[in-house]
Amino acid sequence: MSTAKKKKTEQKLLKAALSLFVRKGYNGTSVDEITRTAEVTKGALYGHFKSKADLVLKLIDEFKARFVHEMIESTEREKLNALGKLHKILTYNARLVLEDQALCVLPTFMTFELKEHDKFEIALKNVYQEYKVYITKIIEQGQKEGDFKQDLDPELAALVFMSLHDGILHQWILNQEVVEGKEFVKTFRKIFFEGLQNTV
Amino acid sequence: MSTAKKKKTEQKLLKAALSLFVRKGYNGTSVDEITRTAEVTKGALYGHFKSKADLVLKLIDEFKARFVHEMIESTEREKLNALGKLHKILTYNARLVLEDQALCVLPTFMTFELKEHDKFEIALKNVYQEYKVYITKIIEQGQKEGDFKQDLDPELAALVFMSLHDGILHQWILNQEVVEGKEFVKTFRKIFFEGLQNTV
DNA sequence: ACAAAAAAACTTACTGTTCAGTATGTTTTA
DNA sequence: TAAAACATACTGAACAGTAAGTTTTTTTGT
Repeated sequence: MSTAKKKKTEQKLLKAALSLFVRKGYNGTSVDEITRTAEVTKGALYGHFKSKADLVLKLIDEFKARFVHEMIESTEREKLNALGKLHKILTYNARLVLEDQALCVLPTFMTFELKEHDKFEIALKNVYQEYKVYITKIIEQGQKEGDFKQDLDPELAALVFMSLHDGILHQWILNQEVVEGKEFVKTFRKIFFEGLQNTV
Repeated sequence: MSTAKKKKTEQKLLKAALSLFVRKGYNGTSVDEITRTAEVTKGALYGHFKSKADLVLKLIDEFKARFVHEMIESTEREKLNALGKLHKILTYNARLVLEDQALCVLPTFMTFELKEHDKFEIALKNVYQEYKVYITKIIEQGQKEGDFKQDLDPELAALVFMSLHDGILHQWILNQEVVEGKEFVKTFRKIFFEGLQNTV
């Protein structure tokens, strides 16, 4: 039986790895650095994880659990119309960004640095796929209910939604010191739902 | 005096470096790999560039010239209203993505892998800043002309525009094989300018 | 209840490899 | 024929992973 201490060591290692990966990249982070940050030694790391790459896969699992499964569950708990659901998702995500920024950034940085590693790519596409299917269903619902424009392909609209999401995170990382997060998100919502153009 | 051959070697090295950087990341790419791809030797590389990092800085210069300066110049050549300008920019960018996808992706991948390297970060922020100032002016113009919603902060709206842009690129990289680019961009435009919601 | 034995968690010290960069020599161009 | 462009062969440092030994925790026999 695993003790609480074991779990704690694992968590320390994952936390250290995540923080370093998103700051310095996967290849820019050494295993020694991870163990130093987590305040354990190399042997301990290789007792818990079978390789450096394994750390990333475990982190993706964590992302999936918190950012996809929990999000869907939380959104489906209440009976909302499609518009309400999308708003709920945006609020949920905004909270997670504040709570655990590093984890939020993980898939994006992985897309760019690790897209040639098959194992990572498969795990990552899997996560995005699940997310996309869910958003697509919501957009279809919104079209059926007459709230959303009918002449949009739901799947492509879902991709645009996700694009916005990724892009916002990206720009927010670059402009964190300068831009007020709340106002930024408000602007984003207005444009996404109502458009930039006047409707006179 | 530099010969045509020298320029050619430089271009071969930059092209090889770019292609490898965006596929395998900066730290995931070795100098030997770059020279092998460019079909020159190490001595040649270090004759043209003072370090591996120098390659990245030169690539950012190239990005800036083609993606910011040329884009602005091309957009300003015709007298367009704000809406026309934004459409022009999107068309211009779409073309560049097809022409030189690797270069388009460069700033995004840099944001995530190299954000702790001061030199890179400064060069990168500089590029985004110039882009942002330009888009902000267009949005202000659009508001003055009455085409765009008045209650949006022009700078934040510009950031949303750029976010969309980055996000679209990100999602397109992930879904290239599956998604039809033209339709994706069309959907994006419709949502960005007119919104997802019906205006009944 | 409590030691002795077994197992799990961890540390230390090391290995072979790969890396960015360089020093020196050779070829090509002007 | 001089100087610019390039090639070769090397260096010391950093790297992921491991083998062997030590400490801590859990299980077991009485």
